[in-house]
Amino acid sequence: MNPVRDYPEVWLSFYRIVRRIPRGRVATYGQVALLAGKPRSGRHVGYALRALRGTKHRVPWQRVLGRRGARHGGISILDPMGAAAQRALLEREGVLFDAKERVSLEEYGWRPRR
DNA sequence: GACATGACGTAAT
DNA sequence: TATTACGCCATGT
Repeated sequence: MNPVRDYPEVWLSFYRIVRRIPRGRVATYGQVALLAGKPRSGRHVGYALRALRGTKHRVPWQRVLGRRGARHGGISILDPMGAAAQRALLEREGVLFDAKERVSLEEYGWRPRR
Protein backbone atom coordinates (compact mmCIF):
# COMPACT_ATOMS: atom_id res chain seq x y z
CA MET A 1 0.00 0.00 0.00
CA ASN A 2 1.06 3.53 -0.60
CA PRO A 3 1.72 5.21 2.75
CA VAL A 4 0.99 8.66 1.37
CA ARG A 5 -2.11 7.88 -0.67
CA ASP A 6 -3.86 6.41 2.32
CA TYR A 7 -3.58 9.52 4.46
CA PRO A 8 -6.58 11.81 5.01
CA GLU A 9 -7.53 14.07 2.13
CA VAL A 10 -6.66 17.14 4.17
CA TRP A 11 -3.12 15.91 4.54
CA LEU A 12 -2.84 15.19 0.84
CA SER A 13 -3.80 18.78 0.12
CA PHE A 14 -0.94 19.90 2.34
CA TYR A 15 1.48 17.59 0.58
CA ARG A 16 0.44 19.03 -2.77
CA ILE A 17 1.34 22.52 -1.59
CA VAL A 18 4.63 21.50 -0.02
CA ARG A 19 5.70 19.77 -3.21
CA ARG A 20 5.49 23.15 -4.97
CA ILE A 21 8.12 24.76 -2.74
CA PRO A 22 11.27 25.20 -4.86
CA ARG A 23 14.71 24.08 -3.82
CA GLY A 24 16.47 26.65 -1.69
CA ARG A 25 13.27 28.28 -0.44
CA VAL A 26 11.13 27.79 2.63
CA ALA A 27 7.51 28.25 3.67
CA THR A 28 5.81 28.34 7.07
CA TYR A 29 3.15 25.95 8.33
CA GLY A 30 0.61 28.72 8.35
CA GLN A 31 1.41 29.61 4.79
CA VAL A 32 0.96 26.05 3.58
CA ALA A 33 -2.33 25.78 5.46
CA LEU A 34 -3.53 29.03 3.93
CA LEU A 35 -2.69 27.92 0.41
CA ALA A 36 -4.49 24.65 1.06
CA GLY A 37 -7.62 26.56 2.02
CA LYS A 38 -7.31 25.91 5.77
CA PRO A 39 -6.26 29.33 7.17
CA ARG A 40 -6.23 28.28 10.81
CA SER A 41 -4.90 24.77 10.54
CA GLY A 42 -1.19 25.42 10.61
CA ARG A 43 -0.70 22.85 13.33
CA HIS A 44 -2.05 20.14 11.12
CA VAL A 45 0.48 20.76 8.44
CA GLY A 46 3.01 19.69 11.03
CA TYR A 47 0.97 16.58 11.82
CA ALA A 48 0.79 15.66 8.19
CA LEU A 49 4.51 16.10 7.65
CA ARG A 50 5.40 14.19 10.79
CA ALA A 51 3.46 11.25 9.43
CA LEU A 52 5.88 11.03 6.52
CA ARG A 53 8.76 9.88 8.69
CA GLY A 54 10.23 6.68 7.36
CA THR A 55 7.98 6.49 4.32
CA LYS A 56 8.59 6.73 0.59
CA HIS A 57 7.43 10.05 -0.66
CA ARG A 58 8.44 13.09 -2.69
CA VAL A 59 7.50 15.75 -0.21
CA PRO A 60 10.25 18.27 0.64
CA TRP A 61 9.15 18.49 4.27
CA GLN A 62 12.41 20.14 5.28
CA ARG A 63 11.31 23.32 3.52
CA VAL A 64 8.48 23.97 5.95
CA LEU A 65 9.34 25.95 9.08
CA GLY A 66 7.52 27.48 12.03
CA ARG A 67 7.16 31.22 12.43
CA ARG A 68 9.69 32.69 14.82
CA GLY A 69 8.69 36.27 14.27
CA ALA A 70 7.34 38.55 11.58
CA ARG A 71 10.28 37.97 9.27
CA HIS A 72 11.83 34.74 10.46
CA GLY A 73 11.20 31.06 10.40
CA GLY A 74 12.76 28.30 12.44
CA ILE A 75 12.74 24.58 13.05
CA SER A 76 9.75 23.40 15.05
CA ILE A 77 10.46 19.68 15.13
CA LEU A 78 10.55 18.40 18.70
CA ASP A 79 12.79 15.43 18.04
CA PRO A 80 16.42 16.70 18.12
CA MET A 81 17.53 14.21 15.50
CA GLY A 82 14.80 15.24 13.12
CA ALA A 83 15.61 18.89 13.70
CA ALA A 84 19.28 18.33 12.90
CA ALA A 85 18.34 16.42 9.78
CA GLN A 86 16.12 19.24 8.62
CA ARG A 87 18.82 21.84 9.10
CA ALA A 88 21.36 19.70 7.27
CA LEU A 89 19.01 19.19 4.33
CA LEU A 90 18.27 22.90 4.06
CA GLU A 91 21.88 23.95 4.30
CA ARG A 92 22.72 21.48 1.58
CA GLU A 93 20.35 23.31 -0.75
CA GLY A 94 21.69 26.70 0.20
CA VAL A 95 19.40 27.85 3.00
CA LEU A 96 21.49 29.38 5.77
CA PHE A 97 20.57 29.75 9.44
CA ASP A 98 21.54 32.73 11.58
CA ALA A 99 23.16 32.56 15.02
CA LYS A 100 19.73 32.16 16.61
CA GLU A 101 18.85 29.12 14.51
CA ARG A 102 16.50 31.14 12.38
CA VAL A 103 16.00 31.56 8.67
CA SER A 104 15.30 34.93 7.07
CA LEU A 105 12.00 34.77 5.26
CA GLU A 106 12.89 37.95 3.44
CA GLU A 107 15.74 36.08 1.86
CA TYR A 108 14.52 32.50 1.58
CA GLY A 109 10.77 32.75 1.93
CA TRP A 110 8.74 31.13 -0.85
CA ARG A 111 6.49 33.67 -2.52
CA PRO A 112 4.23 31.77 -4.91
CA ARG A 113 2.24 33.64 -7.51
CA ARG A 114 -1.42 32.89 -6.83
C1' DG B 1 -19.28 12.62 22.06
C1' DA B 2 -15.73 14.28 25.51
C1' DC B 3 -11.00 15.00 26.11
C1' DA B 4 -6.01 15.51 25.34
C1' DT B 5 -2.43 16.43 22.17
C1' DG B 6 0.47 19.16 19.13
C1' DA B 7 6.66 19.90 13.47
C1' DC B 8 1.26 26.56 14.69
C1' DG B 9 0.02 31.66 14.75
C1' DT B 10 -1.16 36.01 16.65
C1' DA B 11 -1.78 39.39 20.20
C1' DA B 12 -0.72 40.95 24.57
C1' DT B 13 2.70 41.81 28.06
C1' DT C 1 13.19 41.21 21.21
C1' DA C 2 11.56 37.40 24.59
C1' DT C 3 7.91 35.22 26.97
C1' DT C 4 3.18 34.11 27.86
C1' DA C 5 -1.65 33.32 26.86
C1' DC C 6 -4.91 31.86 24.14
C1' DG C 7 -7.44 30.42 19.80
C1' DC C 8 -7.59 27.04 16.45
C1' DC C 9 -8.85 22.19 14.72
C1' DA C 10 -7.72 17.23 12.78
C1' DT C 11 -6.48 12.90 15.13
C1' DG C 12 -6.30 9.44 18.44
C1' DT C 13 -8.11 7.49 22.66
